Amino acid sequence: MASSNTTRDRILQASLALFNAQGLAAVSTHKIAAELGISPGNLHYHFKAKQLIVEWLFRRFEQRLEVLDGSAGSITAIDDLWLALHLRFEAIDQYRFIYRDMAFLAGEYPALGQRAQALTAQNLLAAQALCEGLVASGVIETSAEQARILALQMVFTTTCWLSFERLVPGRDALAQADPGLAAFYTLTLISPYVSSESRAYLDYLRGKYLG
Amino acid sequence: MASSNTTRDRILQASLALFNAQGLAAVSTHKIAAELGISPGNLHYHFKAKQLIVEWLFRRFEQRLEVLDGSAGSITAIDDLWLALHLRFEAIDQYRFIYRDMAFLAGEYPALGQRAQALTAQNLLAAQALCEGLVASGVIETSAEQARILALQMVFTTTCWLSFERLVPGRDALAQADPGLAAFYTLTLISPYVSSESRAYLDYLRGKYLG
DNA sequence: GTCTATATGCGGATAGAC
DNA sequence: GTCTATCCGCATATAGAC
Repeated sequence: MASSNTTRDRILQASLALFNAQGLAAVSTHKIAAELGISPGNLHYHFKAKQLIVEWLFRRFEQRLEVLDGSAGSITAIDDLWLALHLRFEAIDQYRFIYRDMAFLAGEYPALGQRAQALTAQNLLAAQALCEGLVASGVIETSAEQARILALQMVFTTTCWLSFERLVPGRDALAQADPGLAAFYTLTLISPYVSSESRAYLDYLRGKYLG
Repeated sequence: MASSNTTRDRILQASLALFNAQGLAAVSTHKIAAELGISPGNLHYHFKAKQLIVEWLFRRFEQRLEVLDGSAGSITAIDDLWLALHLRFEAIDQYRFIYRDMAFLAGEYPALGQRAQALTAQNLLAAQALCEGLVASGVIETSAEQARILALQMVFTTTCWLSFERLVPGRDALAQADPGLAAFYTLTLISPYVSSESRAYLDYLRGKYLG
């Protein structure tokens, strides 16, 4: 599976945890090595540069999202959508340093900035297909133009919500995110357009997360 | 006025421009001094630490937003709202490094991270008052609960939109943002709830920004 | 594969002359 | 107020022994 217990893979795991906890900029290669109890020289044997560690983690993140984008076409009901959003927020949360530290990341590693743009483009296409599917299956009722705007808003929300949450007082910045709550907030975007037959599940969620 | 031509103020102006263009992390005090054609020692005479520069810029940003929050109560029509959003996006764009590099900023200067949370709390209160006012003046029709969610979505959008825009391919990352477009996207949040009397202005904007 | 030791450079910050 | 010169610490990256 993904996590063999090689030193190389332990480095990736520890780096991800530290990047998420302390920020990409604040975590040096020394810190990663110290966290694992290995020497900086040993770490350098496995990854010649910090950039390579970030690139591997970024690649894994891309693959996670690409899989989720691929299944966007098969969503034809609100509960399917809620589950899909939930899974997406979980993935983004596991690699939360990527979007949270995006400005720093793109500045330090321009190639990754480019790939982040490409990934967003792909997310947008998947979201548009998703919204068109929701219209086609009668879950929501909107114009084609409005559906495109909805897709953009959904990508915006999934991309930035977890970073914004840290700015809202009352949520501890260090506490882990609640993907369910995030998914609910994303669903409120389509709420005004949901057809009467599909409204029951939305009301159920509203009771769960606003109660 | 705000910008006397003292060296101290020129440092603040150049720092803001460089932070916006290259990112808070990538701009050293040496770079700022070089940009101005002064020595690092001279810069240190005016600001004993980089943190102090950032704090001054942050304070100016706070004041800009606080003024805008203060006038939120007097908004009772869609075109007022559009103007207010426009002004807010302009302010955020002028200090765009703050939200864009927020994760880095909060990590390096925890005190500013706290103040950013407090600022967000204030923005939320203002947005809630705004939405309540829109309901009271008949511009939108929603439940009180829905109005609170709308306020949260509006603060989320104004805070994060300009950072997200850089991820959307087709917009050059270096090109300056379009506050009008951003304001229009924010208005689409309340679009489903706008009463029939107030819809004309929304349709006008839709033609302008989607055409 | 893993270690110790080190080279190199940069950024923040300071001291003291002018 | 402004400069030159410098110290200190950290981070990346490397060299070479085990």
